[in-house]
Amino acid sequence: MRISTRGEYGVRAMLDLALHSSDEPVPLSAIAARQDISEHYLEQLISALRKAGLVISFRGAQGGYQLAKPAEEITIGDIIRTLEGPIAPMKCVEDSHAGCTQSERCATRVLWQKLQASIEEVLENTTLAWLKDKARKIQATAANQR
Amino acid sequence: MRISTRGEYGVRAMLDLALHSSDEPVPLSAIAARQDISEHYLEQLISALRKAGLVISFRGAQGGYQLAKPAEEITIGDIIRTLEGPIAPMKCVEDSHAGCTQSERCATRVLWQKLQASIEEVLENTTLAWLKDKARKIQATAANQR
DNA sequence: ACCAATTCCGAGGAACTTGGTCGGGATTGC
DNA sequence: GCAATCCCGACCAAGTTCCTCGGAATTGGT
Repeated sequence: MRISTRGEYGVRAMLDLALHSSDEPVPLSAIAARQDISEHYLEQLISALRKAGLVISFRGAQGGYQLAKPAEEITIGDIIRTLEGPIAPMKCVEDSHAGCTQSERCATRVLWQKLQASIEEVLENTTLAWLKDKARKIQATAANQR
Repeated sequence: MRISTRGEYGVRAMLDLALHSSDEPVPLSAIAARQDISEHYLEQLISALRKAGLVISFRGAQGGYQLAKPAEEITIGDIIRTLEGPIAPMKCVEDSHAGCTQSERCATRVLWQKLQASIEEVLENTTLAWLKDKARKIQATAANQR
């Protein structure tokens, strides 16, 4: 019942992009250094995010990455689904896999569907903008305490 | 983001016990056959459930297993936690692991905590009795359609 | 007293997943 | 032309999952 580092690093990288965005693209090396993630590994992840249309890339010198859409329009669910596959706690609820033969199994399927709905509700309704705002606020209170 | 077969089989086995209980204990072989689960594998799982106080066992001939408590008092969360470990989508929210150094990471931590709360809400508020009832109802409607 | 049914226990192992590394090619600003 | 940077595919070590196997201990029925 864990989200792997793919999802974790992916969310961190996207938040990093949201926080450090300007007109100039952010090179992978900068994200990797700030987030303390292996550059080569992060490359694989961000490549998937690019193919999913969540970030855009600029090649060559002074190149890098930017969010493909405003942070308000990117949900955590988008990121997790891209990097971890379908959000489903069990194979049998992955898509509209119908048809249980046993009534007992159908009953447990209803349970897993409830669980899936609850997970999706959080992940689809939390945007990168919310996370960015949260990070800013935490940073502000930490600064006040100093 | 998947529940492994340990959790899946565990819930199925507990539901099986809830449905086929009487004064006589149910032998492992019967559960394994009905649920189509490897007997040796299921043995490991039910052993953990016993140690967690969710089932009781009777050794020797005519032995077997029974629920240790009424189905109303056993939650799916109890079963999953026993077989899969703490319900936490991320290490950093496993218990009261405090202290993020980076404000950005703290922000993602809040996210994972929201997710964890949502998952727990479902698993802790769903009892084996609910599942049993669901299975009975599904069975009834299936019988009507015949 | 014995036997069959059954739980209990620990070791082992194949297949898959995770979390990377490595090397090199393609593109582009300066 | 050169340095920075993205792009791509192959590879690999360690861990996890999902079991299997063999045997010891317990107990009801005969």
